[in-house]
Amino acid sequence: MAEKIVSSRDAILAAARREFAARGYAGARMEAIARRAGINKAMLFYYFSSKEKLYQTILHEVMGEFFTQISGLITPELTPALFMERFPELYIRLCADHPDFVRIVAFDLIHNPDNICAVMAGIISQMTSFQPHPLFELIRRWHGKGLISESDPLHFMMNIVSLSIFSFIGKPMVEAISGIRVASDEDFYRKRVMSVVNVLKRGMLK
Amino acid sequence: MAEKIVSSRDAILAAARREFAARGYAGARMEAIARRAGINKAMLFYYFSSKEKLYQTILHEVMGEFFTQISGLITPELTPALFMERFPELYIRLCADHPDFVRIVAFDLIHNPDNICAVMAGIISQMTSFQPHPLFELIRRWHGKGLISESDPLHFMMNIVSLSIFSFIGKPMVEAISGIRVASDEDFYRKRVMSVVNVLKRGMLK
DNA sequence: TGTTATATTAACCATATGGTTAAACCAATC
DNA sequence: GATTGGTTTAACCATATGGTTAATATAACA
Repeated sequence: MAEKIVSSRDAILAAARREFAARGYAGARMEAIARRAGINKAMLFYYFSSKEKLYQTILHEVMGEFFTQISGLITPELTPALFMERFPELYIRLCADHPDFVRIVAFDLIHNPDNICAVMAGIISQMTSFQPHPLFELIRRWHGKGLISESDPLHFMMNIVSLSIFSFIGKPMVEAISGIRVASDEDFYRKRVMSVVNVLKRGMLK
Repeated sequence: MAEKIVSSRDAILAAARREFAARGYAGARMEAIARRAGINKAMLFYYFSSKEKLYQTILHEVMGEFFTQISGLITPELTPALFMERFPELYIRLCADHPDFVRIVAFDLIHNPDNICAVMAGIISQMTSFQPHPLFELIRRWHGKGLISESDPLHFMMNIVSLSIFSFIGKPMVEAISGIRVASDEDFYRKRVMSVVNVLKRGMLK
């Protein structure tokens, strides 16, 4: 088993990500993380000096991964139609493949927005391809050219992100309300992407 | 101050709602709730026998309020256009007016979906006007008549709920990414409703 | 006024939890 | 083989926390 050669540090990070995702920051137990990682609890404090530090490390890791992926979408020749196709596709796939990420980010977004927004801003400022200005300038230009109906780039973006991210969080809720259970997750996400892209293009493309 | 005559029980419920919303279940402290309510900690256990019980009581209260409001929308003569106007309007207003509700529900949705979904199902089954079937049957009929483009009622509903609820959770995130800060919340939510209704009607109405 | 049922509190308790320490282990290097 | 520097652990520690208890206050009522 070549997999067993992972460093303790990496084992801790993986275990911590799962634990924080499953129970939230306050609910996560350092001992549980250690157990999951198969090492002594003191190791957590050896590599990361505190629970808070460990959490922030993971938050950075998680957010970095997300933004790196998404920044790949943004090129000068991007059209609104392409953006509305590719963003939901990438985002929904990303969330489905990394459920831990979503849970961690969503929790902080709800209970500690200041911190996570600062982290986001920090990561964004380090990436040349995804500065705040380029994307939102681009959206403004699209509207200027009469390509999209929504004039406010903030609301334009919120519509896209809403439909993409909530596919994940809201699934159990709408299932419970409707009484409809999806057969396979794979199928559900494929259909979700189609529905979202459809609404977005019909709804905001001129 | 006539307000001071609130019963201890009610004071506890109000304080607990705020505390659970602010810190999540695991992060909430019984002593903090007691302090906020201005009473002795033992009172919490006198009226509600445990933290878990107190939490479940609040969850029911919160969800009941939500579903009662929303069920008011659903009448036999409801048209898809009206639904797409009124649902976001009501939902976004409800979330803006009761931020605690959203935080509590969202947290459980992420970390403990089974429990909250059971609660939802329980509440729904007690309400004649908002049974699982009526609404979703109605949506199916709308599509049968060629009034809406989305054939799957689950995705139809998810699109509407996504856009409505995420207006609230995602606001700080999109603000951080865009660098755009909204002037007044009141203004933001008004604009948000308009944008959401617009996308929905253009995107899903035939 | 005495009795009773409900409300309320200060003082406790057992346990869980984040964090520390000092000693041991182990691989590499001299 | 001794030294050194990073790694790992068992045993601790102080404190926070959910929950309990026994005694007291209060209001209703007979």
